[in-house]
Amino acid sequence: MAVTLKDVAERAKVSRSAVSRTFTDGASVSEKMRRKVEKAAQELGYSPNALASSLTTGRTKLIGLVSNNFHNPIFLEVFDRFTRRLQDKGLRPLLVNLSDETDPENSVRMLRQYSVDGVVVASSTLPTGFAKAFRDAGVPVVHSFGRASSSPQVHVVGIDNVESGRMAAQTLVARGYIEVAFMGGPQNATSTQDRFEGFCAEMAKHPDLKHSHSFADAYSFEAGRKEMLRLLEHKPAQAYFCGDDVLSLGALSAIKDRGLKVPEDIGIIGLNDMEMARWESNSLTTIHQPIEQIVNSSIELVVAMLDEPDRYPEARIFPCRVVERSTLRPLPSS
Amino acid sequence: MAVTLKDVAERAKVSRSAVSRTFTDGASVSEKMRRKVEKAAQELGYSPNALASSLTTGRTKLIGLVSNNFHNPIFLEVFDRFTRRLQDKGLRPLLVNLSDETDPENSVRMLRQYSVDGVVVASSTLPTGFAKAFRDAGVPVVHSFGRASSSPQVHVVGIDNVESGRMAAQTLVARGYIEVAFMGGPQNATSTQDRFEGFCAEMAKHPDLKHSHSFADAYSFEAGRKEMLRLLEHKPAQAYFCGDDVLSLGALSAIKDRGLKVPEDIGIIGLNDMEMARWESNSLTTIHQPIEQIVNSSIELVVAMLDEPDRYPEARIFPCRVVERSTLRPLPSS
DNA sequence: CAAAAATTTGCAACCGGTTGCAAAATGTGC
DNA sequence: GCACATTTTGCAACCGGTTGCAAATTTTTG
Repeated sequence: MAVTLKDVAERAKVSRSAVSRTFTDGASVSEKMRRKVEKAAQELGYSPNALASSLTTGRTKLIGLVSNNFHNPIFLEVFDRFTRRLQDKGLRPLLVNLSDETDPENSVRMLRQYSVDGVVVASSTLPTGFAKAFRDAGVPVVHSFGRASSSPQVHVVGIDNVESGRMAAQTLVARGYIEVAFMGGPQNATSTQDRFEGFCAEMAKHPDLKHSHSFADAYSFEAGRKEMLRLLEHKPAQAYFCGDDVLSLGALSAIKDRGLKVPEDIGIIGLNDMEMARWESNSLTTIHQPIEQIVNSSIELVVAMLDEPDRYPEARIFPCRVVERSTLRPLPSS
Repeated sequence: MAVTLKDVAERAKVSRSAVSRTFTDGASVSEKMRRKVEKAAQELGYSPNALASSLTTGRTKLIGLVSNNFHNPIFLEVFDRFTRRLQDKGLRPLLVNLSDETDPENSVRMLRQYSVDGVVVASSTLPTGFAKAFRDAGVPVVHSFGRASSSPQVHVVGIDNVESGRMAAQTLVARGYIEVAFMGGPQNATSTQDRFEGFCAEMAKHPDLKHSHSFADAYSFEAGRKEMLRLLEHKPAQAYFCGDDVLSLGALSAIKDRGLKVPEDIGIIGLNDMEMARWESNSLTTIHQPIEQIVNSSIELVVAMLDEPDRYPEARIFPCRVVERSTLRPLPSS
């Protein structure tokens, strides 16, 4: 069925090497030869088999894209960015869905079988050790949206979650809220832990203010709604820092159902700044996470590792910023 | 770096074929041999190179997943389902993002270079001819969410969009709306055209009722909002069938901004029944599209084509159903 | 227990490419 | 035009596996 190198060589009456060389840039081929080969290739509709060549070159241009966040809308943006950027660089994403049951060991094995050149683990909820399994298997790996660390074991690209928790607290304090709260995502996610830590650290500077905390079961609308409904049964705080935007939307839904007004009765600040936060019906005040930079930088890093496999693990941390919308009361004009 | 067949063969002191056979099911190997080989493989940490073997077997177990819908949240659900299901069948999704600029020819070539076993084109907005390019290149292809046709050129799995348009119209009529309208997605999408056709066909049966139509620029929140804001400047209809759920949410946002009530002042029915439609803050009445069946059936079909490449093109159409929520007035109790 | 049948094993060629090396072709200087 | 340097080309081995075939081994049968 498929046209091979050999077919082209025969038709052009040249050696197989000659054909191979015309399709390899940087190889030594005369103009005359190149034209002859290209003509034959054209006529036969030949295009080289990337996998066969990977066998000798050791490069497949396949990048494993591993994630477990197939229910958080922000990840559609993440996948969009990753796939586009990889394509631009001539790389192909091999997608791995790690949702619930799937065994990590398994994906490592599988991605090795397909000899991916590198792996990007895109998740804020996977344990830090997960990406390490790839590194241990000798596969270049970058953990995107992973935990910032001053001595990372693998390359990490993302935000400083501690800092973002601090930023959220500062934002609430600056707006004059007296009783604030942290409503986190799943408690075992490092992102939740770090945001909580930062939040507490900042609040510790304001002993006169009250703060409390609780956790939702997942980074999801339903979980956020459920948790906020629970909170509203007792005396709620004046403002909440929710674990992420989708949790915030769930919380908002609960608040409005109870007939309360945002931001008058309760304030909300989220994290991520996903497209939906911008929708006029939500208009969520949130902390912007620079997805584009994170994605681009992750890819840059994994590409760099191809040439330099033992590159010293590095943490690339991008700053966040507060995006003012309509779910927090304005700054006192003072 | 990597452990190869040869290494295992040497360590186990057997031929390379023997090793190959222990890792190929259905091959003739004695228990004794298998144990010897497996022991050596274990010790060396060997796992076979899937791409090398694809060279001789002609199967890569790679499936191209091609889409251009990286901004519609429903597609996160679609990707989730596709990746899980493919993984369950031992197949790997190679994701291709066709957003805007990317040239279709290009992706065909690329997917051929990676010798994918088959391709799933998941999109309701791509032209019918797109998937054909794969078929013409001899690659098994299924167009998911494609246009239903009684004489399809490639395998199509999806819903009957004409019928769903009809169903929407019926639903509106049954609820006693006198002036109804179709607010479609992009006019060049086949799904839009077909839904419109069905809508009109049904309305033609009710010459006493008024109906009108218009189109949004994209299947997106912003486009739906913009179009509805425009419609609200003149006298709007009593109820709208919006092209899909995300358009509906945009429309709802516009309606509420204008201080109108849903469903009292204006009714909305969407299409897709994405997770977000279920969110209490939206509670969108919509037509459920059976994503799970469509995905599973698409994969089933593409797998079937592996063994039977010239299988006669088939259209698999799944029925939709209306999901009652809160954006249409109730049925008259009559 | 020997002969026939069935099973297991290894050899060697092949899948579709790449690449080091030496031979052939082309270009340069005098 | 000749000797030498440079570029282009083909040969053949290799990448990591699979597989048809025949030889070797084991099992069955009389």
